[in-house]
Amino acid sequence: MNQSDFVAELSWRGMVHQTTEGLPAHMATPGRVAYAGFDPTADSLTVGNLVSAMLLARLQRCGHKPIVVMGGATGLIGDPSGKSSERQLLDPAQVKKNVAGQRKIFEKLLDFTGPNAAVIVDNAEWLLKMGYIEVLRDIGKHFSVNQMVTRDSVANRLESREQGLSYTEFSYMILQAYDFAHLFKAHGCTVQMGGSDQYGNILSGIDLIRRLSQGEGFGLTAPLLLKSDGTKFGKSESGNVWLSAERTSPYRFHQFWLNASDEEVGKLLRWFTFFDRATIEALEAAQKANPSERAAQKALADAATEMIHGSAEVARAKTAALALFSGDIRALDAQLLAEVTHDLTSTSIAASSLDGDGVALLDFLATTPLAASKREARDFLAAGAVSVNGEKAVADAKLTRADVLHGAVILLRRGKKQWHAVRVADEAAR
RNA sequence: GGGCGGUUACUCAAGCGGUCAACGAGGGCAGACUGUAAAUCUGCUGGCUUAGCCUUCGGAGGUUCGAAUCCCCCACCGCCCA
Repeated sequence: MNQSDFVAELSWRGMVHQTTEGLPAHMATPGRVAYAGFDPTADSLTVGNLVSAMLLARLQRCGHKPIVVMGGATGLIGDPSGKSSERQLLDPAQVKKNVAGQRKIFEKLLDFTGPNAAVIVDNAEWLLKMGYIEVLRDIGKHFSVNQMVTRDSVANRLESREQGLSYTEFSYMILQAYDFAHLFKAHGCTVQMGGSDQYGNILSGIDLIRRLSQGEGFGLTAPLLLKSDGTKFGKSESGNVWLSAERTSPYRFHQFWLNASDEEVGKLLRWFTFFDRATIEALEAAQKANPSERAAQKALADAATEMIHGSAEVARAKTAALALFSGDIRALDAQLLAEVTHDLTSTSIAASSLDGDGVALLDFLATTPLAASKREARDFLAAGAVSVNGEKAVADAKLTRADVLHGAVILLRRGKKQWHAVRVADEAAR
């Protein structure tokens, strides 16, 4: 990749929403330092955060130096941008733990060695040391309240009678601006990147750099990532899609990308893979020519999963999917069965209860997450929504020893994608 | 402080003494069709031992054979006047 084409690279990928003036020329010189901020509100990141993370990763591949700023201090407060209600304040110990968890993910995306080694810093390092009077005197005087209240994020909250805006949140933009100014001085960082909702905060930072250091800062924002139906990206049926295996298994992660719609798969390939333009366009053409093959979705799912979880997990995810969706479950060997069921929710059942007539599926379903109540279980069974080991179950079905696979487990499914493992407890252990 | 209006299931929102487990819309779930999709169509969406029963309509009392619906008190929200 040519070292000078960072902005051009992002442009064809559709990842540029706005840039400040002069940014393309500024980035033409290799070795620039840029940062993006992340809130330590959880011990992991979601695919929503992946947008900013990918900006940093691409930056580094273009010969620049990325800085990850963890909002260890600002996370204690919460950014009002794009939020309609006051944020819960985080406990400092929790923030510390979250910062550590997120660091592990960045280590997969960025190179922390070499001349452009990525750096992770926590704004608690400099913000917590500052005294209140010092902030007011040295930083606050550079901000005009008149200007601050005209910002959309603030104005919306001021108009909303129900929510209001606390002084704490109001001050957030000052702190973020100071982050940029601090990084400019301490790390020679001249560029801040983020989502489009961060543009205002970025401009404040550039302004502060000019006032405090008579220096020049730049900014770049990526478009907000929305699904084609306008809903928020990064949620699946089972909630948020996380980037750590503990929170979202590699199998589910792989499935998330595989289920991308035809309309958005091209965009997702551009944003979240390192494929070049020709490769992506070829995938899109293949997708269009033969939609049911889902070549583009498969390439996307494999590439994204490999990036976050490694190629071994890609193989496992694909094997599991093949077995669950098209394979004969009874034909799986014990090893593969164990892998497939590893991620699923599970319920234990005593082996003895499966003797003779066994246990009524209707009653049992209500004890699993597949059905919230017995009445719901009845509905599902009547609709033919439940299958046992891949075979559709009848309403008065019983679970017996004949259903147990490899002496260990029975696989239940509700609807198309809700799986549940019934683990048969070993009699001898009792 | 005074006057008025409101508080209904995940959300919005009807109901204004029995026919109300509560119209409708959205969302969610399931089925058919499909590509583990979209669109469309159908069903379900308080619980159960399901032709029935039980618990729900801001909270606590009361009137009544019977209340989400009427009365009283309390809490919260909104609008108007001071």
